[in-house]
Amino acid sequence: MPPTPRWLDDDEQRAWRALAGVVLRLPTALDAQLTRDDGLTHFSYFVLAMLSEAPDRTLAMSELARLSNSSQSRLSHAVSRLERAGWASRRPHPDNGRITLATLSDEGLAVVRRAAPAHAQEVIRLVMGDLDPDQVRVLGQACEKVLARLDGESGDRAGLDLSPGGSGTMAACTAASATPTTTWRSSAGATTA
Amino acid sequence: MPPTPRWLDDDEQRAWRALAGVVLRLPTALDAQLTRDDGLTHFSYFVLAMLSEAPDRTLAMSELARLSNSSQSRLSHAVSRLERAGWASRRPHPDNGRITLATLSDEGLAVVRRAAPAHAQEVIRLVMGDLDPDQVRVLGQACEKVLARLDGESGDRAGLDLSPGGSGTMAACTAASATPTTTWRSSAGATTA
DNA sequence: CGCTGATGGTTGAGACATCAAGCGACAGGT
DNA sequence: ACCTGTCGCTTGATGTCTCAACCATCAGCG
Repeated sequence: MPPTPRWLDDDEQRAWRALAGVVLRLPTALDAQLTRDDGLTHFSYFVLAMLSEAPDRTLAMSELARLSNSSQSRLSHAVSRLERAGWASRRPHPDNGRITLATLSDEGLAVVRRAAPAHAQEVIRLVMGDLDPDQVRVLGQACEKVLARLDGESGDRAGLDLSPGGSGTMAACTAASATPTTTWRSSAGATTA
Repeated sequence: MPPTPRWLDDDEQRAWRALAGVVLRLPTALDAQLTRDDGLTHFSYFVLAMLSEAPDRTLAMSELARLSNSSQSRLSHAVSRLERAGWASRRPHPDNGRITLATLSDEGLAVVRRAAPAHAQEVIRLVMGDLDPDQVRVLGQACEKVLARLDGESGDRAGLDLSPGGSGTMAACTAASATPTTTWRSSAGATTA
């Protein structure tokens, strides 16, 4: 398997060691604040946020899986839980029987809106807080490159194209509203307007 | 809770979106290769690697938890599995009854040595592959800053001081051997020399 | 039509992580 | 000596993720 069995150089060592630590510990830290304050997982928050941004607060399951960096299986289980909580619902697509549409309920929207500010604060506090602007930009670029590699893996999940344009806002975030639900500021649903 | 309820700016949005994706998807990708080729989790690999570097291939459980970015509970379960597999063993510290020492067995050492090269290749392929040296360095620095913040969280686990010195090798990696087990190149145990 | 294969989605079993509770060992004070 | 608190560690219950199997739907084709 190893085509060129080389090892990591010193800088790569340090970077990998640190990144591995972040990957291992950041999810727990994020979950902690969200579960404590709002009874949400970081992942479930992400799912709700994606739905809240979608037109009619509705997305096909496969599209939602792509957006939330999840396998279809994981998403299916998660949405089952959201349904049980009354925060989302599922129904078959009217024109295509094998597609399932997931919709965020009013209660779900309320939950994600309520959770959003504290979560954003937590991201700033834990991640962005100490970074200067250059580091933020490079961190983003580096992670995008890693994601591109991960997309090549295929597997259960499909790829999410990040920031096709250049600098500014991203695809799913266009309308402007007073109550963002994604941490990176955006808007909620179209039905309310 | 939100002291200054600000949101993320555009660069922070992009960076966070990408980092969240990495944090969500990289563990699965790493586990995939390791389980397929060697029947290991990324986490269990990490634990074995830490033990393989320690003097006498032995560490106190709490120290091992620190090094492997884990809670004590998670580690305890994991080491139970390692014990069942015959890759590690536990015994009380002779001088201090509440400390448990974990030791890597010869079989465990063999396993981690066998797994190391392919895992390192995978890290290069998925993470470091597309990054230029500057990006690698900044990525490392940024992640170290995040880890510093996460250390402040206390919780179940304690902090791991990263690279106290300046550039080169890190604390736990001193001796030089032909078969590194950590991805970032290092050595294995002291008993063999 | 009726195959065949691919696609979107769900399900159940097993593995793993988390959380809270518990236990023995130590340390400090009285 | 005892009582109390803390530390290091383990345990069991509960929840979530993964993996493989499965089902239904659709598209292409003879």
